[in-house]
Amino acid sequence: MHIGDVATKTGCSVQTIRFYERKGILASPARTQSNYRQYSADSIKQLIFIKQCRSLDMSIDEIGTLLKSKNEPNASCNKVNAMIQTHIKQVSQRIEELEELKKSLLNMASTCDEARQIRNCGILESLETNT
Amino acid sequence: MHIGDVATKTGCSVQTIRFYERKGILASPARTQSNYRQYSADSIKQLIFIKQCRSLDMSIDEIGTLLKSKNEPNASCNKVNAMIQTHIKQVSQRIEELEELKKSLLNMASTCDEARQIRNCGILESLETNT
DNA sequence: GTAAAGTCTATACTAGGTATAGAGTCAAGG
DNA sequence: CCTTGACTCTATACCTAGTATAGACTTTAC
Repeated sequence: MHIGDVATKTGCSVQTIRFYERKGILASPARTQSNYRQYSADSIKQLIFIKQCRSLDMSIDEIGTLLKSKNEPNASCNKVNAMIQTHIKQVSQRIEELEELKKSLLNMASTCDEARQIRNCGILESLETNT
Repeated sequence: MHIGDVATKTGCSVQTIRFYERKGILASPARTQSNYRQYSADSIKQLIFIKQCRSLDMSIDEIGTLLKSKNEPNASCNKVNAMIQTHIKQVSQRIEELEELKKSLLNMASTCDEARQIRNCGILESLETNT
């Protein structure tokens, strides 16, 4: 299977696949005589794993850590669980930050209606002042 | 006032101040004979404006647009208002995305308790499968 | 046989900074 | 007078997670 087929099957772009390989989270596949990458069905599985992780907003490094864990099947999986818990906390915190941000933005938006001139714009005025 | 004083007063780092100047959103200050940047009180105001905007997650480009608007005090401020509205929508959307993400993460976390081995880890299992 | 499509590597770019290296400047103390 | 330390200057590299080229090579289809 060539890289283009893998791209089609996984929904990753060709460049992204090469990028993951360079980053060390996708195993380097065999090469044909003409130096084309030749992928197996297992490569597809690996990429889907990576895609799943990325869709959960894990970093490349975190994915690398997960993959290392997978190579120690007898070890406890509490590091994996801890990573996910940390992740959940980070996401929750980011949500809270954005809620605060949204409040500030709404508050600021309410200081101005569309009929004013720049010189009297409530939004620009509130941006002048320090918190 | 030298750049270090401005950094202290505004809470921006020295590099960040130079960065904003290079990006064109902070006016280039006068220079001393020895080529040191010499800032006025107005520079502080400008930086506070930028900081406020950044804390509201506006991009450098958006800040540049705002600053251009400020130079046309007689124009209508509806572009400014529209920008803020767009921004609010983007933030709201991002919050929703993160809520979804959090749901997925919690769901996945629930598939595994801390006592398992990697080979039986519910989290790793769910990461193997395509959505 | 040739043209189009695919692949290869290497490099540059994105945003918003951060972190150096190497050189020059300034004020204080001995 | 001179040195030391703190500050500043420019230029460049680095960060994340990709994306987008350029230029060369290979494969496939007609």
